Amino acid sequence: MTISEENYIKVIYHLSLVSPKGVNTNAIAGMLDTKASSVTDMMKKLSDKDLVSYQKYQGVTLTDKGLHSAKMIVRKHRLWEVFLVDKLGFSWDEVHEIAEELEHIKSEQLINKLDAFLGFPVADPHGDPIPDAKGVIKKIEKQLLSEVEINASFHCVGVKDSSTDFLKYLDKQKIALGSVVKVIDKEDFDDTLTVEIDGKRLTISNKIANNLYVQ
Amino acid sequence: MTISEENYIKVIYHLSLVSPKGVNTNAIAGMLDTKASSVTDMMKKLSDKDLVSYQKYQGVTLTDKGLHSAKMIVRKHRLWEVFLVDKLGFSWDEVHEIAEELEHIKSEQLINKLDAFLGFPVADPHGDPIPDAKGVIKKIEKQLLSEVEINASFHCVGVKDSSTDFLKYLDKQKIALGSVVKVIDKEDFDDTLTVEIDGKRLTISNKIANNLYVQ
DNA sequence: TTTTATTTTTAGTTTTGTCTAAATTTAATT
DNA sequence: AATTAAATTTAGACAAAACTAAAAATAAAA
Repeated sequence: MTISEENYIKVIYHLSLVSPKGVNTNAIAGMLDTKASSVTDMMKKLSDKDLVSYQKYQGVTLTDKGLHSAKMIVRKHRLWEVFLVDKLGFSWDEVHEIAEELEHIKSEQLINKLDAFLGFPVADPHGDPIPDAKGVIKKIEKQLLSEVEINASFHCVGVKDSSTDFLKYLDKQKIALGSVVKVIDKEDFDDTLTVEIDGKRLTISNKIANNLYVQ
Repeated sequence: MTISEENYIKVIYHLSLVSPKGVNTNAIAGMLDTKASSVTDMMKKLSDKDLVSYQKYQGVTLTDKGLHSAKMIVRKHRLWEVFLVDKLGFSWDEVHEIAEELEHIKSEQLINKLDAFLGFPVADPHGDPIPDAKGVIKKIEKQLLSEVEINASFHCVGVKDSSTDFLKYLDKQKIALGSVVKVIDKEDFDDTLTVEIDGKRLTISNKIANNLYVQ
């Protein structure tokens, strides 16, 4: 598989999680910052390689083979992110771009040794689950902070939006994975939350609460 | 720089160490397993980018800019090799191929953090020197085992040939970097050596001795 | 149910890096 | 010095992955 093919497979995988019935050409083009016509060309190629099942105008889904490939790419991406944060001291908003390159390094032995070196982590620095060597993904139980009951305590376990802006906001507020969050109050008008994070009181917009996973 | 351009620059760098007056088109083609005509095409491109100075039929040399790029690629390659051996437990004959891919990962911050994580090593697992962040290469004093005087003791500090076959031979004989070698005797007829390595007596052909660096 | 709008595909180009085959230049030999 | 051999370059072509513009299919609206 070329790097380009791998990127397509990965994007189809992520879009499939939202629209499992079939992924649109335009959606893929949008994610890869390319044109719909280029996507069509690539779908033919991936279809020939039995990585996707594709029928003209009907959208595309991953075959078993394609799904497995996608999981292996995601596995690599997330393991490298753990490496970058845990071992090299990068912050969680800096690692995505570098992992986008590292995820295309071929050796399976490398990734399994890396996995062991990192202590077989189950989640990346953003709380997203890491597929194991067979592609099995351990589901992480989680709720959005915007949806939990008042007066209960939780742990931060992940982010939905992992954009730099959002991650930097969390850093500024000293919110990290593992932080203890207690919801004190919820404003009826705009769903603004008053929370206590690691003992510190804070006001949080609904948009924030809607992008933070807790358990 | 594309991966292909980087590979050309790297090869020209290595060949320059042997023929500093100018590197031949065919030599480059041989190293990259490509055709002379492809090399010519690429030389034009690299020349346009001021990475090599190239005159038709006259061979090619790296410019200052090209030399610096080459050293940064070599730096990355060798640092990743150290990582693979020291941290992930690969053996020294397994790492070259993987490092060939890793050397093309772009981030400068990544490589400098990796350097620090590894403790700023000065040599890779084969004893080859690692350029620092500025491109400075600390010269490692070394002699070929085939050229040292009899009855003196040395440490293994590197290999000249780093082919899998040779490295596996060394593994089998329990010769590693750091091993203490004492030359007991040299056969006049074919320069076969009798040596003591870490206390164990061993007979070594001239071809072996000619590919092992000691200090 | 037509008509209009949107999405998707086809057809034809472009760029990068490669190739083959032919032409040219340099080096080696007689 | 002339000829042969080797190395190098040019010319033209190809595959991968992208693009633009036009055509076709599907979905939405009147």
